[in-house]
Amino acid sequence: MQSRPTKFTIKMGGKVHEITPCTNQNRQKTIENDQNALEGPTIPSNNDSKGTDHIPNVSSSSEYSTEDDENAPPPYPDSQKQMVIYNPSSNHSNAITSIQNKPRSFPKKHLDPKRVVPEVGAFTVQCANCFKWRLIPDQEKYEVIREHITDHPFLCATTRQWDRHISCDDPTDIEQDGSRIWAIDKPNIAKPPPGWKRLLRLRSEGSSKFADVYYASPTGTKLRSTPEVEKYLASHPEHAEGVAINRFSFQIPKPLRDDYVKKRPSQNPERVQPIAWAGPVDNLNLQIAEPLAWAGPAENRNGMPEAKKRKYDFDCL
DNA sequence: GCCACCGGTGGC
DNA sequence: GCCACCGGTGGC
Repeated sequence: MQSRPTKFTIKMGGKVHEITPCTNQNRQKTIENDQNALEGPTIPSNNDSKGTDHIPNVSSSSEYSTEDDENAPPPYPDSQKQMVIYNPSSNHSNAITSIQNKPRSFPKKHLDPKRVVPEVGAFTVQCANCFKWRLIPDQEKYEVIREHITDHPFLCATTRQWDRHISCDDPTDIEQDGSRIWAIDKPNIAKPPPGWKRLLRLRSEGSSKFADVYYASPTGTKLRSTPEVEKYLASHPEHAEGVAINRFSFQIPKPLRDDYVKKRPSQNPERVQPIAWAGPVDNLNLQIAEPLAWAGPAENRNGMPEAKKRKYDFDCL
């Protein structure tokens, strides 16, 4: 039986709130301006029910028609498209995050100009009553909704909290067309403690992971795991008071397209190619193309050169 | 040297 | 297969 669709819609507005495009310098600037970014775009009132007209940076590209061809090529790589994260959770409460795939300079170490790092463009949650997607004006509101999504399902009427008078009779704010990339967010993630900020960094298509989560501490330190947070709190007791470790979650959204993330190559022992010879020394002449190396414990190397880590300068397919 | 981004892997 | 965690590395 198919799970019931999500009921919340949140939009992260025209400003990129947490992921800054292009350069590290810009990234830093964005972090500094996070608070301003959180103000988000102006959400249309009910006298203009076509909310999507007000979605900043939403691509109008119709290059891939979901109506005509469900097997159409995926909506990326296309630097003009957007990414949307949504959260159809199994417990009938689904938060959505919309992410735009805005043009952005690719990391130079990946010499592939087609490689684009997407950015969060909007948060969206589905109404529990009408199932329409509603854009949420800023990340903070989204985080509040997400935290309590199970106990307090989102309704169109919830938008009145931010003076957006909309009802289930109004058209959906955003469609799941081919112009965006959608990903499932995790429900009930606690809102970051005061002074902390939860950062979601999306990776480019074909990476081994979809995204990374960081927590920016009150002092600006970025922490990327629970042990790092614990260590920080231990060394900064002035910022640890009342901060429970269970309020930190490093769960990342899951892309709706399961081929966005590179699959881990299956291990087939029959096709493994030796890169080092670890046999008896008297068989050294069996080595042909690769320099001999010992991959075992150093104390057993018997004078053989130590195996070096292989360096890849190409993308694995 | 710092940091953003990425890959890899052990544990489940 | 997923996830938490962390090491590597190239650009700045």
